[in-house]
Amino acid sequence: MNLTLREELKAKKQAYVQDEILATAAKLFAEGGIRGVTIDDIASSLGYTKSVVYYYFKNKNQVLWEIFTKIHDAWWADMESLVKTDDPPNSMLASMIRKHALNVMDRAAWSAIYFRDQGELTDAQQKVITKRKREYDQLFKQVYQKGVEQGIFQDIPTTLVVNSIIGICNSTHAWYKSGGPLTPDRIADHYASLVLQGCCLKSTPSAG
Amino acid sequence: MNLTLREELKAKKQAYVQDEILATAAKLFAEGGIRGVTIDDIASSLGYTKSVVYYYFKNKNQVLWEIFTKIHDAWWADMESLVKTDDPPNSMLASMIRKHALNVMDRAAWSAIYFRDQGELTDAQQKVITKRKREYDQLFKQVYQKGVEQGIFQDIPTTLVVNSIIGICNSTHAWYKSGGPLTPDRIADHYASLVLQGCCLKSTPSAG
DNA sequence: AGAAATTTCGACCGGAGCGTCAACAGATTC
DNA sequence: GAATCTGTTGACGCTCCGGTCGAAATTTCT
Repeated sequence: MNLTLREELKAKKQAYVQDEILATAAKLFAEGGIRGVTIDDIASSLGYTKSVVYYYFKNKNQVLWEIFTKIHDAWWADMESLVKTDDPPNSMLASMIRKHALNVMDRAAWSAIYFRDQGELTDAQQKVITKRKREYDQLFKQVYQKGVEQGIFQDIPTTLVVNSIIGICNSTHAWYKSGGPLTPDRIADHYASLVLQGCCLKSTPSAG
Repeated sequence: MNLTLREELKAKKQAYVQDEILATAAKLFAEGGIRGVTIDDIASSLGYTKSVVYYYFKNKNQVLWEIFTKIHDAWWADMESLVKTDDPPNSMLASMIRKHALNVMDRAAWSAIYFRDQGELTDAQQKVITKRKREYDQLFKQVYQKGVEQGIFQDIPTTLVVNSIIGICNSTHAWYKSGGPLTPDRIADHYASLVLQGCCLKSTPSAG
C-alpha cells in the first residue's frame, strides 16, 4: 500500500477517535469540572482504558486545549461570515446575537467549559484565549460602533453593550435544557430583541 | 472571669479569624479554582500553617460552604428589603437590577465562586443552593409578573426575562475591574435601563 | 507562680490521579 | 510465515494534597 495513503487513513481514523474522546470529555468536564474528572473517567465512559486516551492525546491539558480551540474556531467562522454581509448594523447585530445564542445552546457543555474553565489552561494558553475572545468581541463592537455613527444606536460605551450581549447569551448554558417549552430559536429571538430595543434609538421602530 | 462571657469573647475572636480566612480563601478560590487552591495556600497567604485553618474550620468543604451561605444571605436580605417597598413594578425592578449588579461588583471574587463553583459542593449542598437561587429568582419574577398584569411590561415568559437579567449582571464579575473608566454605578444604571427599555411597553416612557 | 484553656506547629498517613512503560494483540505488508 | 505498524493493556512510580495527631507555645484565669 502507498505510504502516504496509509498515513492518511491512519490520520482519519485517529481524528475520528479523537473527536469521540473530545465529545465525551467535554460532557464530563462540563458536569464535574476539569479537575473533578479523571482521564480514567473519560476512557471508561467510552469502554476504553486510560492508556488509550494517552495514545491519542499527549496529556490532559491537550484534551482541554483542543476543546477550547475547536469551539472557538467554529464560532469565529460563523461570526466572521455574518460580518461579511452588507446588512445594516441593526439587523446584522440581531443576526449575530441570534447566532451566538444558538451556538451556545447547541453545544452547552463545550460552552460551559469555554466560559468557566479558562483558568485551568496554562498561562500561555490563557493569553491566547483571552486574545481570541477579545477579537471575537471586537466583531460585535465594530458593528455597534457603525450603528452609533449611523445614528441608529444609542451612544453607549461599546464595552458595556458588548459585555451585556455576551453575558446574556453565555448565561444560557447554565439553565437551558433542550426539550423545554422554550425553543432555542425563541430564546435567541428574545435576546436579539431585548438588546435591540434596549440599545436602539427610539426613532428606529424597525428593530422591534 | 464569667464563663459565658469568656465563651462569648472566644466566639468573637474566632469569628474574626474565620472571616479573615474566608476572605482570603474566596480571593484565592476565585483566581485558581477550588481544587487549584490548597489549604496550605490559604493558610500561608495569611502567614499561618494549614493546621490553623483546620482549627477554625472542619474541612475544605466547610470553608467553601460558608462562602456560599454568607454571600447568599447578604444578597437575599438586600433584595427582600427592596421587594417590601411599595414602588411600582418598573422602578422596583430597576432598583433590584441595580442592587444585584452592584452586589456582584462589590464582591466579584465571591460572586465568581457563587456562580461558577456550585458543582464543587456536595449533592445535598447543591440542592440547597439551587433552591435558594430559585427563590431569589422568584423575587424578580413576581415583580415582573405584577408589571405584566398592570400592562406596563411586555408579556414575555418571566423565566426568559429573569434569566436575562441575572445573566447580564452575573457576567460582570468576569470583566469588571475596579478603577476603570466605568464606575459600578454607571454599569448598574446601564443594565437597569437596558432591561427596562427592552421589556417595558413603549407607552411607558417613565422607564427610559 | 501555677493551672487550665486556647492556639499553633510540624510531622505524618493515606488516597487519588497523572503520566510512563514494557509487553501484548491484531492487522498489514513483504 | 516473518516483520512491521497500529492499537491496547494493566501495572507501576511519583507527586500532591486533604486531613489527623500529639506536642509545644501562648494566653488567660486563679
